[in-house]
Amino acid sequence: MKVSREQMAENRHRILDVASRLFRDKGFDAVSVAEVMKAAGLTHGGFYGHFGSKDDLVAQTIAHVLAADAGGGGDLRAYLDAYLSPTHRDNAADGCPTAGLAAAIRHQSPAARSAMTEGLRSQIDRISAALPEMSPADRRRAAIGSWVAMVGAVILARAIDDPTLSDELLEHTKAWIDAGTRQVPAG
Amino acid sequence: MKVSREQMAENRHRILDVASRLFRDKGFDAVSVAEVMKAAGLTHGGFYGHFGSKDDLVAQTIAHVLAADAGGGGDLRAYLDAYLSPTHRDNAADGCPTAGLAAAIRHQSPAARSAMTEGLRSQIDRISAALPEMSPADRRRAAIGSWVAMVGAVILARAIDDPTLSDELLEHTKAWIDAGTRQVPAG
DNA sequence: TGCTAAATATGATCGCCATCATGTAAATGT
DNA sequence: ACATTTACATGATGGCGATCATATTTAGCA
Repeated sequence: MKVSREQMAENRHRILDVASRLFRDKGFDAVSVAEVMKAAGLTHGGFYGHFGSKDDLVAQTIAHVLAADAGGGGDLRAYLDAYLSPTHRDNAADGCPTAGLAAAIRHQSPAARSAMTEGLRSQIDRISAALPEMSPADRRRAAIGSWVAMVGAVILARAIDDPTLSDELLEHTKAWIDAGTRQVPAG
Repeated sequence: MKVSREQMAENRHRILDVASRLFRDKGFDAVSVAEVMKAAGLTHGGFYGHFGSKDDLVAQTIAHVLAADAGGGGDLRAYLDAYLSPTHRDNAADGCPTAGLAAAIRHQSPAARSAMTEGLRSQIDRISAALPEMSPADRRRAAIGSWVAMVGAVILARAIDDPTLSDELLEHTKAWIDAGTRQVPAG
């Protein structure tokens, strides 16, 4: 049954939304096209009306979710607290797409890598803009250093089975970034 | 054909070695049991004489490679240089297993997670021991902050398609860690 | 020097999944 | 209203991969 143009756009949007959650939760490979469609309230048949392939879905999902996710823009301290929290660690499905998907993008299509590249670029800019007063060079260094540490901490905190060590990873990374972004030690 | 006890041990070791390279290079899901066996110079049939399942292989591979990989023990500055280098970024197959596999371990068996936990614990200890003079608390914070930043930087540097930005990630992360491990700013 | 057990090889099996083929009904334009 | 297009459903198909079954050869032991 054909649906309205508007309905179709909604469907497409919903597919991307549920795909982004499923991918973050279980990884690209562990999620089937049929599973995505079902989660979107459709059947697998209509999939290729929306996307050319699963690779295409992956690439478009990255672009979709990175465009939506605009964290770090406002209060950096609050962002840090939320990002390096057990709650974020334990809820990958609706957590940061970079922490959830970045490592897997190495094995995805060029389009997916390209989408991630743009997402990373703007994220660094956002963090940079939220940083306290310092020279542009120091600002960029601090933005990159903070961001890679945040992403690395959440990835590692999710990879291990010891809650104490995992919590410690988050806490100490936060303290480390706090110290590093307060002022930059004279080289 | 049966082989000697010694030959079998060698085979097993070789399977773990090639598996660790293949997994780091292509990811757990993209490598088949048959591919691992073939790379080890065997056929797929003998696999279940060595391992109970592919999950078991994954878990034992993690333990194997993390036990072998003892980086960061000596000169921290040299380790940083090598770790945050384009060469390391571009050679995941024989690069750091944590950077290559940590994110995927979230979706693996409890045994795999456990192996990664032990590997991380000892890596933090090694880095901590290699750090310059500071209080134990500062030392641990710096070790964790540095390590999560190193891992995060390599993961992100590998995820994007812009060589300039990728290089910048590595360089700035190195500078950031250098600054942060020189001395700790008074909170 | 045989016997037996074990390590691999070869050859199924079985299920899952991406993708394709075809049907159906409703939206859209005239 | 009607014709036509099209979004989605249902139902293949084909391949790949984990795992199992069986054969074969030889190490290890009596």
